[in-house]
Amino acid sequence: MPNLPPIRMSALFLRTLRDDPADADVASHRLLVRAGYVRRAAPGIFSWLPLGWMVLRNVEGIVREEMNRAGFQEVHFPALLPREPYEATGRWSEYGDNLFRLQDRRGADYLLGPTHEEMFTLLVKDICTSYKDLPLSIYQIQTKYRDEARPRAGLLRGREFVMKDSYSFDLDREGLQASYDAHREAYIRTFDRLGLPYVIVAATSGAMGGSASEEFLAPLDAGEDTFASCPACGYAANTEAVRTAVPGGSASAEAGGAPAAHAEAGGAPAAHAEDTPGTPTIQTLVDELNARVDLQRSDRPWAAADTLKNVLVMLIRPDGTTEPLAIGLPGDRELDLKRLEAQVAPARVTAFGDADFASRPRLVKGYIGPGSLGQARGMRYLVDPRVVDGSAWVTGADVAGRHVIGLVAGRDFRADGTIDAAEVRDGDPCPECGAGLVLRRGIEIGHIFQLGSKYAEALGLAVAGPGGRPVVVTMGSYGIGVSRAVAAIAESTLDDRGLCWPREVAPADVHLVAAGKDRSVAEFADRVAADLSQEGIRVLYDDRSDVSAGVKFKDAELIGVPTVVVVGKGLAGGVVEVRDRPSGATDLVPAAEIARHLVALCRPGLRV
RNA sequence: CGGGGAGUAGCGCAGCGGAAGCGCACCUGCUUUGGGUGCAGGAGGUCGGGGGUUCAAAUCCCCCCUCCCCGACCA
Repeated sequence: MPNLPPIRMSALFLRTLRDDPADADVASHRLLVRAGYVRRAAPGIFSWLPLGWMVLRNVEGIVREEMNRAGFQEVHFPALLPREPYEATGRWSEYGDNLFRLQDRRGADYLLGPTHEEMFTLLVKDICTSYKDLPLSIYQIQTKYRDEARPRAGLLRGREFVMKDSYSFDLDREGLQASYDAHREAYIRTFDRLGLPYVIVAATSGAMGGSASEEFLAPLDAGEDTFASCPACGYAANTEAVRTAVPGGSASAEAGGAPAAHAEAGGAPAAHAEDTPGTPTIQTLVDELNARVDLQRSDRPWAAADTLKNVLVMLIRPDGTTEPLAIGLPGDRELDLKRLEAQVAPARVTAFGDADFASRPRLVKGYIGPGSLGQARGMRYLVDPRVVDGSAWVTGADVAGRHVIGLVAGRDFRADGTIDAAEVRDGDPCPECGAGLVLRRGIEIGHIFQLGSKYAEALGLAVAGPGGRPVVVTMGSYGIGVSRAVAAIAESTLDDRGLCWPREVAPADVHLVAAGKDRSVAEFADRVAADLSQEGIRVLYDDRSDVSAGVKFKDAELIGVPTVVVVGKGLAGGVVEVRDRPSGATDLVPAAEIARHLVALCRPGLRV
């Protein structure tokens, strides 16, 4: 049995804080600093103290074990990388300001790796020449660098962070699917072991490129992602990837929101333009419609959802060129910029500026209608999927102070296509089953991508196929935010007294407190510490002689080791207290049996 | 990128033209010893950085950096 020396708090490089740090808003950040796990070194960059480093290494260890178990092989790349491979795939420019760039003494460009698709692809190209070398999955656990616009929430979004990234290499789509599934399984095992709650949601691939992708989100309010899930059928997707339920034959499919009463094309009256002075916004338009006796609907008042709002944006492609884009959506919906960016990636989106309007006099701000939009008029026009053929709308007449009423999609105008970029709202219909979606926040702890051949093609990765002819390799990439997982675990387990680690990731199995000045207490606690060490139990031993029992109890709760053992006033009666940190429940255990008792309690979490 | 708030001892904060302070933490001594003991003494500061105004700047002005919150399109 390995002998793990106890960590003696009298000598531990640690200082706990009584007050919350003022700059920490998120609970996990607050407590990780207060309990002496991490300290901020620079914006979004953290130093790890002994306790924090132990937790990080434990999480790493679990991730590594599960990757190895799945048959993936560990490698290690530099963080400091040359420019060329990233130039070849276009990401030197695509990554924009998020890339940390630097130069060597000769002026050659380097970068600090934000992720390593290029390097892995090139290494495999170097080593693998035949289809017999595939399939292959390799991974690393490594420090990544991204110059985030706004680092926040401590470890949750840093500029330097630890990530496990894997890459799979296969001959064909079926192979990729198998590798993808293997990673999915390995991730499920990993997050189960880490004690993290998670939801697997459909995701967009963003700047990474590729097709299918899913995210593992820990459903916690501190997260930055919003996802929708369906309580009826289990559909779950990041809001960026939620498919809009298309209004179909049944009116009930629209239960979630928009009025279903759009006219059917057949009997709809002809569209007519009306003067609607002073109605540049949806609200003023709806008010005007309802105020006008001659325009009133027979069935119900006009609603924002009856109007078609046309929003203009400017796309900026990675090469710097721009393209104006018009998006038509129901007036009660806002355009979700994140969803839009996910749809148009790798292009970025900026607002349509005054100069852009000035150069297109045909566009009347506040009264833009389909009549001035569309590919034929020099501006691509995409509409929300709710704008189905046959639906009638009130929309701009391209003249100041005028709107068209009863404009029917498919009959009176035609868009260049549809786009899923409107905001998703709680209660919107599920695209699979129509039930109301539930929106929640989540922390992205893992992300798996089917990349396809994007990187292999850009970097020339092909192997000889069974017939001798070269076959371009198809790839997947898979990430786990290791340092982020530390924060997510903290976030999901903490309580009002402090941190509360699951045993496998905790810095110790047992937090042993010697409470009281009596020499017998210290002697007995020393022996318990030694006995447990002998058994391979990890012990954090509060042997401080100059600290009161109350301080030790508070520190133990703050630090969050799962089992707290108190050797103190009970010792005279032959008992020691064993407290469960999460529940606070206390057992009195005969002193003579304490070591055996604790070994039995901790064995499941025992690790070399 | 925009708006708001903030940056003073390790942490939390006060001071806002005229000697840099308080609480916690730290050091010394005593006290206390099961829920952040009490008393006394002590150490610790380029007042975020730079520039300016002034006899005098933590304090007023300008620029920059950093942190927190909200926002980012709303036609």
